[in-house]
Amino acid sequence: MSKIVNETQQQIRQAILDAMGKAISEGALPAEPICDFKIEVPNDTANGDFSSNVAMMSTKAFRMNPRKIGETILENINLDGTYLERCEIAGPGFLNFYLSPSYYSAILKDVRACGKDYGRSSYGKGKKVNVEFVSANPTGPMHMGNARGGALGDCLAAIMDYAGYEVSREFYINDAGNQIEKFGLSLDIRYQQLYKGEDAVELPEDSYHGEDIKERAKEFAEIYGDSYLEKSEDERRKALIDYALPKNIDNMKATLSKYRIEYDKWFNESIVHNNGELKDTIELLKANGLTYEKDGALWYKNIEVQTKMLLAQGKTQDAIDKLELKDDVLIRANGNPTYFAADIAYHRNKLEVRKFDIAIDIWGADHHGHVARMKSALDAIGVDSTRLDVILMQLVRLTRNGEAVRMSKRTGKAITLVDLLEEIPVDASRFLFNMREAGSQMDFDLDLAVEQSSKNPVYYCQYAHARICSIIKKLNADGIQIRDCSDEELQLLTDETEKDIIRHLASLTEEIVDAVKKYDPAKITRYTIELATLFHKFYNACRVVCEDESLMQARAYLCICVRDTIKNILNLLKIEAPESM
RNA sequence: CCGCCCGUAGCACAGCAGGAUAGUGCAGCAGAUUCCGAUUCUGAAGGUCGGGGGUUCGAAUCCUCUCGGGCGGGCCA
Repeated sequence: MSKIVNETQQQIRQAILDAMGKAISEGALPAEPICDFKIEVPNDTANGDFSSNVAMMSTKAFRMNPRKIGETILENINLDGTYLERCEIAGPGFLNFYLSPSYYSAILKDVRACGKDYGRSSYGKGKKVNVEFVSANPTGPMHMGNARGGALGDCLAAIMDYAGYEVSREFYINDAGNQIEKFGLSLDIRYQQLYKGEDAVELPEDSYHGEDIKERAKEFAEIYGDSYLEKSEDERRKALIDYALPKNIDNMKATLSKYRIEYDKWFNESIVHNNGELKDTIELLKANGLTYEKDGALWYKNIEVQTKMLLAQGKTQDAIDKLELKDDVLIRANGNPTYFAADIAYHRNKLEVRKFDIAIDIWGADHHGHVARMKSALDAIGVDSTRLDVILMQLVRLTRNGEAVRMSKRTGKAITLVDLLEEIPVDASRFLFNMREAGSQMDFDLDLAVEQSSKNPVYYCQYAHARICSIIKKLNADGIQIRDCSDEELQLLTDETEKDIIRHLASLTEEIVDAVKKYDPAKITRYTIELATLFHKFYNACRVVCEDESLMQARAYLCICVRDTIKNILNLLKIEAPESM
């Protein structure tokens, strides 16, 4: 919370407590313990700048009606020396507090004093957090879900950094296991088809049918010719994978970089396969007696562990039975570990080996079935599963000309992230994909998204910024020296539109913390739109250039606060804040 | 069948550790520029918060049942 806002809330709380204490000692209120109460910002400023529900909360303890309690507090309250001007009682018994002019000037001074750091806080207390997002399969191109996940993850990481966490962005590369074999097989067949014709060798239904596979095979053929047709299948597939996989990964890096996403760490799944951590993890499960063998495979006792967790959460055995929990395979009958096994080892690596305090994964909602068993497995190896938070993101549905566009990696006809970035400016993509909370389904209208018009909220925000820059330029051009302002001068900003802006500026820090708590960067894009709206309203209601020199300076001061805040937030989200457009 | 997510104005969405008259944008209607950027602003209109029950001073918000949409329940990832 901003320093000033925090101070103000504490002043209110203290004033209420003092008033109640006084009333109790004078016998106006019964000598009962004072119960917990809230201080919040009402939706409608007609109900004050801050309000408290203390009177309603106290009805039971005091056995008095809330209105009477409120009046008693009001009679005893003293607001001298605070940022509050007055207090009123309203409705069922709300105590509504009104800010004094000193509050408004203090907020503006604080915005300027903090500069680029305005909005930062130490809420996260320097905790190490790992945000893993996108983590697309390197076997094919990235799709629109990755576009949303990328914008969401990167911006979440950014606001967490702002809220005082030590953030690391991570991409998990699935470079091992089944899908890599399938990748090799698909490449192999495309390669053979180049020489033998499409009908000679058939591509199985469940392999990768994308155009990119054909391309990689073709590129490979351009380098090595048909020489690998002679070689063994294993050797040929390995060579194809060794060529195509790094190429795909490089492409992903380049594309994400264009999307302004830079990872701190690209983590290869193969690492835990090769460095013994996967084996250690399985040994740990074995040692804890949570595995068994069946049908030649090694199984994890998910039912047992998860039942224990659910019972601890207060679920009944009946309810748990209805879930029809299942055990999961760790090592297949063919000796290969499953994705699940590797994933346990990977999360153990994040939380135990690399000692992150919190791991956040952003997954498509279609993976939600994986969450419970992942957490159960972490508990099973002695890692507190509450340190893992999974954000399930509803998949994006594309529409074009009002019709849904299918996005399947298999058909090879999906609109890729590369396509998207060619069509839509990065600023707009990053902003638009952060307009909705992760959990809500999202229709992405390609026609509208491609449209570079004022309908696009990002332009609306950027325009507000450019407009302010233009005003400042105009003042300078007129030979007006913008200077610092005294508190008294800033207190000339009494228009409702001016006060609205200042109150909104005051809420930034809390807004960011709230967005972090809810893992919802969309709150910040909405905050920015609101700030731009409030500025445009002010612009239409008040003129910066005016007769009163002090008022003009105060308004210029306000403009600079808004300009800098918009720029800070946009830059935080890695979106440009142009000075003209 | 079981589970998770979603259902708020014509459309897209906020609001959800209970609070005051349910908000914002777009579309549509009526207006505003001799003046700092009209990519802007002002106003009116638009609602059984999917539906029924419950909890209480108070429910869009919590519980329960129900209806509709999305997704999942692989020795796939």
